[in-house]
Order: sequence, then C-alpha cells, then structure tokens
Amino acid sequence: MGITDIIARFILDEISETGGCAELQRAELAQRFKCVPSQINYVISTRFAPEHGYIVESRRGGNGYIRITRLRSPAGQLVSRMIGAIGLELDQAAAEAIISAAAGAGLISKREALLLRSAVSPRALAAAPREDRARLRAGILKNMLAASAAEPPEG
Amino acid sequence: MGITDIIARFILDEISETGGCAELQRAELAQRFKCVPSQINYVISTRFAPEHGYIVESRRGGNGYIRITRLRSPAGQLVSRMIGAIGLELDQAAAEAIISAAAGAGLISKREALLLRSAVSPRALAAAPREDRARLRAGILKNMLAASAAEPPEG
DNA sequence: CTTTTTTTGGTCAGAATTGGTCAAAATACT
DNA sequence: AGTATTTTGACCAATTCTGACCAAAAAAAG
Repeated sequence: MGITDIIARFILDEISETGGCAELQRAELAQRFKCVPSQINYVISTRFAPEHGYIVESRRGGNGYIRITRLRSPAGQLVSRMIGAIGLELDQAAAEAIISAAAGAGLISKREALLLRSAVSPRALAAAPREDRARLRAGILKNMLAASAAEPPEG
Repeated sequence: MGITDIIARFILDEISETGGCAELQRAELAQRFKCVPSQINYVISTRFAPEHGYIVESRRGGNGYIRITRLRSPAGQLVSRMIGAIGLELDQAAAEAIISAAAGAGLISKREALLLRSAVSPRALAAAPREDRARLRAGILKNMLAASAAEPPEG
C-alpha cells in the first residue's frame, strides 16, 4: 500500500474518532509520514473531494489548519442531488467518486456499490463505441441511483 | 506447452494458495516469465474472464495491481454458469428472464434485481446506437452478475 | 497602525510508476 | 493451405510522488 492510501486511512480514522470532522496540520502530517507537504493536498483532492461527500476548509498562517468534514443528509435528497450532478456525460473517475460517495453515505451497501461499479466498468461498456461510453455511463448510473432510491435498503 | 499456459498455471496456483484471490503485478510477472507485459493481459482475457468464473480488477499507476478472484461458492458456480449462458448478445426479454431467475435463486436481493434491471433498461442504454445495445446488455449483465458473486450477500 | 517577518497552506507541472489496447507477426491446429 | 491461437511491440492512459514557486494569515517589529 502506498503512502497516499496510508495517509487517507489515517484521515479516515481521524474523522471517525472525532465523529465526522478531522482537523489536520499539513506540515505535521507530512512530517509524520515522511513525505512532501503537497502530498497531503494530493490525498485530499483525490480521496476527500466534495464529490466524495466531504467538505474541506483550510486556513493559512499561524495556527493554520485543514478541516475535513463528512457530510450527510437525508437519503432521497442526496440521491437527487447526485443524479442532478451527473450531466450528460460521465467519465470513469467521476463515476467512481459518485459510487463511493453513495456507499459512504449509506445510500447503497458495499455489495451494491460493487454492482454499480461493474455496470459502468470499461469491460461492461466495451461493446459500445468509445465516443458513446461517457454518455452511457451517465445514463446507466442515473438509472441505477434512481432505482436505489425507489426501494428502501434491505427490502 | 506455451507460455500462456505456464502463466495461467502459475496464476491458478497463486489463487489456490491465497484461498481464492491472487494479487499480481503485471510487470513483475512479465519479467519472471520473460515475456512482454501485454502477454499477461492476453492470459487473463483468455483464461480468467468472468465466463470462466473469475473477476478481475486492476489499477494503474504507483502501487498498481491486477487482482483475480475465483468464484467458488455454490452460488458463485451458479452465477458463473449463468454468465456462461449469456452469449455475446442479449435482448431485453432474455435479460429480464435471467435477472428474475437470479433473484428467484436467491443470488441477488429484490433490491439488487432492481439495480440490474435499471442498468440494462432502454432508458439507461439510450445513448448507445441501436445495433450495440444487445451486446451492451450482455456485457453489463455479465459483469454485474460476476460482481454479485464476488462478495457474499449482506456483506 | 503600518510594515515586515514568520508561519502556515495552495498550485502546478513534470517525473516516475504502474496497467491497457490494438493490430501485426509468428506459431499451432485441422 | 487455411484458420485459430499465441506472441510481440509500439503507443496509450491512469495514478502517485516530488519540488519549485505562490498566497494568505498571524505575529512581531517599528
């Protein structure tokens, strides 16, 4: 496991322990994990972006900080916001972000997340012309998310 | 025996030793067997496709990997046979039949069946040219079924 | 109160590290 | 000989890691 995943794990733990909000210091983290400070920005932008269901605030200068908050809101509202956020096209990275956010928010189970992932995977869409895949991904994911909201979990 | 079979044998051993899930590095394997890296892709696509009862995940970049998981539970076997039964194309009625059969056999929950249905619904596939839809349906359904066997229900 | 210094975090581009695709060439099979 | 499978290599794509340079906020100095 690379340093990115180790740091992400650490932050995740921090968020859990504090009940949803971690307050970090970039330089301190970088020193603890023996990496350059910008690595922390990389971890945050790839693992804790708003598409993943987090909000990140920060402040520079003395006593600066990076605060990462996990956000949660009523399921139906969240799903419709997610569907709204999907445009006409969706690349694979964006699809992954949405799926893991949905799983993180408890809208779908881990197993269901696997299903959604496999439905929009390159292998599944191989039969379509390249130029159609992003639109297909968008259509498929929207429909699946809508279906997931139609029936309550564990139904 | 060609290099393909040797590599396949090796991977098979690896899967057995680890109890069902091998995690490989493409470049390392290629070096070990003195072949080009793309040979590994060939082995995987011809010997470890979902129709053969495996699921393959991978990641590029630093700390990349190729993970091959064998479906071996009774349910996994059934799923694997279903996947084998799906050809290159699948019309909507056949897809519906397979989904309800899977639900009837308890391989997937009612809610999961909804997800599969919505993934291969005409609305979801609207972005693809008509002539590609049957192949897409087949590909999507195969991949989702394989994923459903990867993780035990209620996991 | 304004200026300067110090202390934080941010951006971005490039290098490094992985795996993927595709089609041509080589080989095996019938 | 003709067809199917295997092997190879050139080119592509995604992810991670690093460092040089930038920007903001607080603290210290004047």
